[in-house]
Amino acid sequence: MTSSDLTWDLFRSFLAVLREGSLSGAARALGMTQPSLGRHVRELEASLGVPLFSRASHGLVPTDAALELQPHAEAMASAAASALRAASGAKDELRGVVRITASEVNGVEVLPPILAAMHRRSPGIVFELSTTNRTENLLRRDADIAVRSSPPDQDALVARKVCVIPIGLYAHADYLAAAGRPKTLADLTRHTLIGYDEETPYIRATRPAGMPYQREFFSLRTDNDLAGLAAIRAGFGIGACQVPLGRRAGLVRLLPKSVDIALPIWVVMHEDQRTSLRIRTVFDHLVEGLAAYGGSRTSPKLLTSGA
Amino acid sequence: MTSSDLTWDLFRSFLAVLREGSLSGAARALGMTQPSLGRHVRELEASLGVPLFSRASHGLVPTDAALELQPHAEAMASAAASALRAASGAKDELRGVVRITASEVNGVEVLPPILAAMHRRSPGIVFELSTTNRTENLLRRDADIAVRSSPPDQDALVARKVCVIPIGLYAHADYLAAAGRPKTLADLTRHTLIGYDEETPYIRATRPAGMPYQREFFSLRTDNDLAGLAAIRAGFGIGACQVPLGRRAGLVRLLPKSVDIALPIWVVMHEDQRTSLRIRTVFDHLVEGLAAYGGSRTSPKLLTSGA
DNA sequence: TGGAAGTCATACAAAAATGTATATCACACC
DNA sequence: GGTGTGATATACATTTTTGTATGACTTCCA
Repeated sequence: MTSSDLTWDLFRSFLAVLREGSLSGAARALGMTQPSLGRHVRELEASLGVPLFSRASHGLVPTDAALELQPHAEAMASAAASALRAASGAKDELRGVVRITASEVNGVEVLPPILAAMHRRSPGIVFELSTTNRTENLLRRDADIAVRSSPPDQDALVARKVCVIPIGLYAHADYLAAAGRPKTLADLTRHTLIGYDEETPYIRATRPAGMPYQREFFSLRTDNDLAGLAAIRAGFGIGACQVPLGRRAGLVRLLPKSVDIALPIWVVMHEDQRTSLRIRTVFDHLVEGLAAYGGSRTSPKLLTSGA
Repeated sequence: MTSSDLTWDLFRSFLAVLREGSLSGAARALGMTQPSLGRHVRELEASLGVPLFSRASHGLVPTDAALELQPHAEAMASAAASALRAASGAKDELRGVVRITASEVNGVEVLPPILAAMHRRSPGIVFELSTTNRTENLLRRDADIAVRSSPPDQDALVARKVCVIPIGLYAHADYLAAAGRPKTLADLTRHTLIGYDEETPYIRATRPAGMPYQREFFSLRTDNDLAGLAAIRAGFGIGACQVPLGRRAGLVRLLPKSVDIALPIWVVMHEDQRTSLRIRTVFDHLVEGLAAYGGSRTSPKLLTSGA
């Protein structure tokens, strides 16, 4: 029933060696010594009957078998980290670590005030904020809660669509004073545009009718939304950003009737975490805070009311 | 970056104690001794700062904190088991363990001949077949490949809809000789019916128009499809089963034009496993075998052709 | 009520894992 | 071309972990 008599620590050492590329590096990362790591790797290889690394003088080069093993070891590591977070808070207390993942814009521009308010109310909660634009794997427990713009499509996840953030075209008043103000979508061709670098399916799906602009039209192409926003603020040209952000930054909205994109916001958590008071609380705070930010009129569905 | 200096084995011991309910039992399961397990638990409690069990003379009773920790430890265990399977086959060889999960009917009636053919072709592959009607968690790597009747809804999974198995009403010839043969759906009210016990969303969705029969009409109610099939074979009455199975069992199909339900079959695997030759091979064999079983006319999409 | 069988906890010896020190080798750089 | 840096592998002492043996306790059942 239980897995073989393999020690789980062998996988831990294996993963460290794989990540660091050398026994010495792994030893440093784990606070152990190089001979121990060497023995662990050898023992794992003997147990599995598969060579995992080819020894080189400048480090250990993983074999194909090692690379095949890697995702499983990573899954173990994520679960272990998740367990530590789970244990960081006593069951009935509002304290402990909660790891949140969100896109860069949301992590930098939207979440901080919400987290600040939450922390004032519950100072025992420690936040880990991982900002990345690729969808992080709640599957593997790399985070406790995710703020996403796509529905999760997962049986084992609890998700709430909290709001739909409108996206609008914005520019700085200085830019408009110098370059004039576009009256129609067609006018945009005569303007300096800020846009994406690589076209994603989402962009393809939400490009508004009558706005065929591809990346060739952009004078500044970036997939870093923060850089794009900063460029708008700096008066570089015209670009798209979340309406609340544009408003907050004192930017001028352009063609509000022609450009009407919406970015749904989902808050997602693992079903397992439902029983954790602190994670449920953060989940609910996020739902409320984001709903308020997005200007939702309907009262958000919370976990606490649902259960 | 790395998780704290916690030994992963502590979680392994913790999980064993949780599953077995006592230090002694966990020691037996892990091939270790009771004092060692006791020390591990104490060490984990000290490291986490949370009591995990209340000691009783008849065993250890988990605290709420322990129950909250459990799913994460289970995730670690599944990942470890999955790693072992991954390592059981050399990368470029057709050998090693593949764990398949399927529903009971499919696991008992449909898969065995397919697996047998596969094993004749690739005798190095060892199969683990887990039959359960609840959806097993590929998320947590409880299995390598799943045969399901619902689309997976998972970003991290690779899925193929291989066929749509028709479901029909069947009865044994002996039963029909004694009770007569229904000519219309309405006739069914005068017959002995075999049906489900609990109504699932799938049943609600696929109930054919003009067939309002609820469980009250059934003389034998079971959610065990195998038992239902056996009852039909035994001449108990009229029930639904997969058309290929009914045909293979020599049963008589009833009202084929009025009853036209279809059960889609999906084969699903983890994206990570894509690089594993043996899993990809089993995946493709399953796709082919099930497509042939379901009588699909279009050639199935295989991984090997796709990649 | 008494005994059998199960549990956890503790003391001590044995085994196993770890760390220290050192030798050897490859690579980059002056 | 020599030298410094950083890598792995090995020998040996030390520390840590594990196992054994035993005691105290509870539960169950005759």
